[in-house]
Amino acid sequence: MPILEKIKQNIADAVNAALKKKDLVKAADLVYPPNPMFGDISLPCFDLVRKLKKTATEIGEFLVGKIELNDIVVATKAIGPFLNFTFNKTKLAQGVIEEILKSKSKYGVNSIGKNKKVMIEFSNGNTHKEYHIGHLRNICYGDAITKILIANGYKLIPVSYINDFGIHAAKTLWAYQTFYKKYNPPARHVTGKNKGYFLGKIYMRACEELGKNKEAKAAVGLIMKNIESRQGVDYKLWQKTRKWSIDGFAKIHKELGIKFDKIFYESEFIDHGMELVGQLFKKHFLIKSEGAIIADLQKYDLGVMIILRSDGTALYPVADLSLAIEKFKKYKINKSIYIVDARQSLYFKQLFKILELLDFKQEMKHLSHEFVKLPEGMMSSRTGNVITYEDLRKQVLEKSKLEIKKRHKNWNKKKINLVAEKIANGSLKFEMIKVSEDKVIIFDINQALRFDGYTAAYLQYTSARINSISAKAQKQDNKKAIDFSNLDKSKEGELVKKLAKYPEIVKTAGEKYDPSEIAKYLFELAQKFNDYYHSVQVLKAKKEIRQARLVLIMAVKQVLENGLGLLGIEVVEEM
RNA sequence: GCUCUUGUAGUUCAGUGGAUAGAACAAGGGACUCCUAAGCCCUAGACGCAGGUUCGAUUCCUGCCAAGGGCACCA
Repeated sequence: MPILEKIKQNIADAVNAALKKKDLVKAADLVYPPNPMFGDISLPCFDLVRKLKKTATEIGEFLVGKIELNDIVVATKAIGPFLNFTFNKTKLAQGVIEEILKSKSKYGVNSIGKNKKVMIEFSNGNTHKEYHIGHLRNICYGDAITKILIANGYKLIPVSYINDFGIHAAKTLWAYQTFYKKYNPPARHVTGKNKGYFLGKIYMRACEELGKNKEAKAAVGLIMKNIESRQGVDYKLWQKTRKWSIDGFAKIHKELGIKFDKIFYESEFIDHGMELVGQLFKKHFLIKSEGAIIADLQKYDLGVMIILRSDGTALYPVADLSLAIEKFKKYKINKSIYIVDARQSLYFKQLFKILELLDFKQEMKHLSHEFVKLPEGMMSSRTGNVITYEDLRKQVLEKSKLEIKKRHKNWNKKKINLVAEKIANGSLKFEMIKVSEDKVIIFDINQALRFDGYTAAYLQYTSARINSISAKAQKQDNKKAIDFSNLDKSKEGELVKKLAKYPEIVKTAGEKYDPSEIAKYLFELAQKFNDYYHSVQVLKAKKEIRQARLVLIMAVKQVLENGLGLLGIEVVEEM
């Protein structure tokens, strides 16, 4: 149990003992005062008013002398309706720092989700289409949730579900054949290094052209039929280009360092899905209405879900139902999470209701996030108002290299590239994660290209600074027999308290599925550290003090590294 | 029309049924012969509107206003 959790439990026990009640006050009732002047932790007495028939202020005053203290909780003080407790900072510092330096990368992890198997689906891209910054938000959120849930003890199976079989593929193939035929096989100077990216550009062209060319619609329909028949030249071309997109996704995943245990494709589930729909229709679970096959969910207030078009062709739920069932049957999961943007909230309510009616009792969760907008308005393939992942990454990487070159004239290319990659990745991910999921991101490219303020680079820089100190110190110090009473500055106490809170942040982030909790925490920690850094010296302090400060800042570095790790961001040694 | 989400400083965002509503950027000012200035310190600036519940509401409820999403053959 993390030290702060133990302290809270002790305080709750002591308060209950003083009141001669059992479990009246819980560890979770304790809060952190807004100002350290008040104390280190606090019990608001409002909730006790009814049970004790006294005012909150009276309760505080009544309790203040009656709490049994110990070596860490050394004083109590009633301020109005709050009962405040003060810690022995030396003991706390020792407890927290030793815990961090001993647990290392394990500091902050817990086992809440022990023996629970969770499948999480995200980065559901479309082949033959552009991968834009909306997808980037999805994949960063999904990856962070995966890592946060693992830190909370769950067994995670991250998967991606690629839609390779929709009308969008036919549109792209039509434009490819109509305008880019001569580039078959495509030359590198046309496609760039990434043919999937090239297809994305073609898709945008297709949308543009189809807007003004009515006859083309029929041609696209024909191509779609040919793909569905799974034979002929169109199908062959579909197979070939599908691979380009899939390779493109793999490249993106690799660049971002994001791994999936399994990638599903719509084309692999559609046939089984059609069989399933046939069976369900025979059982009258699905019905015919206005020519289409639907699930009538009106009595659950969920309207109707259209499963097959009037012409008998499949809509999205067909493959999705089939896949959902495979997830439960084959992978034996306890919980199925879908990370998909908020526009599909109703869709998932309907899908889950159908699965529930089919007797699947496992927990199903749609983690919705809002979309990404540009200052000029919604991103749209049709109008070409899109920032693709590839374009953004290129810009961020360039800017990152530029900043490095400004500061480190003597670095070689390899080193610059290595560090620039980490800074660029951090920047992309942090921008997507630092905003709560129910807020639309109005994506400002200039903000993404900044490396100061509330950014990943600030956190990486903080870590690099600590690294720089410790690298210089290593030779001179052994870390045995640290005297923690040398950490007597108030800024040190604040830093230690912040470090102690990290395990509960990991817990809350997991419970709330909220990586921005981690981002915010790390930023506050880094701010406290940087303030401290400017107020004292580490290396030039007297030996005993230097040793104590050194272990403190090493603990800060460890927590920064752990927390950034949960967001999929790497620290850099030097920048 | 029904329904979901959002409305906090010039901008982009945090936050809480209670102790002084926090940051970042932008603006203005400052420190540095000191471990990385991608840093630090200081100043100025905000809870859409109206009711209700409460000892207490920016937070909960209702209504209104504003922005955006979803609602039968898109994914």
